[in-house]
Amino acid sequence: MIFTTTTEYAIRGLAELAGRTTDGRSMMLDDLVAGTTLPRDFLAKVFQRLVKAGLLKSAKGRGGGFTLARPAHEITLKDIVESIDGPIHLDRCAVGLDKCNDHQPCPQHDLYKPIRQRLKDYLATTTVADLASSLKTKQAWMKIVETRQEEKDNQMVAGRQ
Amino acid sequence: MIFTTTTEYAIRGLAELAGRTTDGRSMMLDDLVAGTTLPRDFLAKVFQRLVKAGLLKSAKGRGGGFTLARPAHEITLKDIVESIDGPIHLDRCAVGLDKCNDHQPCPQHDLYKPIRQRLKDYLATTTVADLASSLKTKQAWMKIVETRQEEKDNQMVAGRQ
DNA sequence: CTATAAAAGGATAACCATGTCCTATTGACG
DNA sequence: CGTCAATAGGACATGGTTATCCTTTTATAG
Repeated sequence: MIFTTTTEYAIRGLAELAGRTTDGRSMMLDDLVAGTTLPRDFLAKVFQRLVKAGLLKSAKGRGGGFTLARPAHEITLKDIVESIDGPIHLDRCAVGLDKCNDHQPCPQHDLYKPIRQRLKDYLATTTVADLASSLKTKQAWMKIVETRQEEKDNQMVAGRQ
Repeated sequence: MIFTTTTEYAIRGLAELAGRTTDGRSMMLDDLVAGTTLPRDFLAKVFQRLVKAGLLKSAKGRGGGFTLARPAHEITLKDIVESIDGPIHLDRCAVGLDKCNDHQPCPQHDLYKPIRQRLKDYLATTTVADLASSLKTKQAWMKIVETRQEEKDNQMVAGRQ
């Protein structure tokens, strides 16, 4: 995996938030994690960080919750990763050779460069809106698979009788 | 960075070993780390793992040391990474959506696929022989830089007199 | 004003990666 | 056979990540 567990929670949490709310409506943590495998208390800490980083807004008290601080299509994976892990350090030599960078490259460094560039592009262009959309597609897909499985199960039972 | 510190040490250690020995000669740890920033004791543990994984052979006692278990061009980055971290789990959804793989993809999964494929190719095709070669190129390059810097320094001193 | 409901934040525990040191084992050499 | 020199392996320290729980703060509703 390319993300830490914490970053992954941040990504999934934001994707859920974007996918389940419309036009800047807020959502409580308890509702957000319902039906997911996201750990409520830990995600609370992660969301605190995202609030401080300016990706989320929060409201305390009755009727409170979290809202995206910007439109979903204006929050990139890069924004999320950097909010959690700090500046992305993909520029180091892939192989860990000392003092390798674009000014003092080694052959491995240059070989890895196109991969690194692609990854950077992916992080910079993929937004929370994309993730929410992917999440919905995925959920629809899973539903179809489940239904098919149930049909199969029913046939099995019917066949036995 | 895409590798853990431990994996990076493994990679650098093997690259040093390959670069400093010829035709299957063995080398002691103390010699291998001399002139590098590799941590001797920790690398010893890492090499133990590489021995068990079958990438290295070791010999105890007087005249002992480590040898590559196979020719350097037959040990890939993938071999090293998997020896340390276990099977590579690049196949998971980049964004951590549950149950995502090639059979149950989500849009993000497919978007990430070409990047993942490139990375896999890089890991599978880059060998310890390549790394050793890169290391030598890099060292030669550093030497030139140092020499130029010394020349500059000398001129500075001369200019002041 | 009070009760309630939400996030914020502090304390702490468990775990893993990293790092260090000491002893055990093994093999070569005299 | 005994000594020495190398890796193997055990024990332990440290620090960061992940996780959980409890208290505090803040806002709303009645």
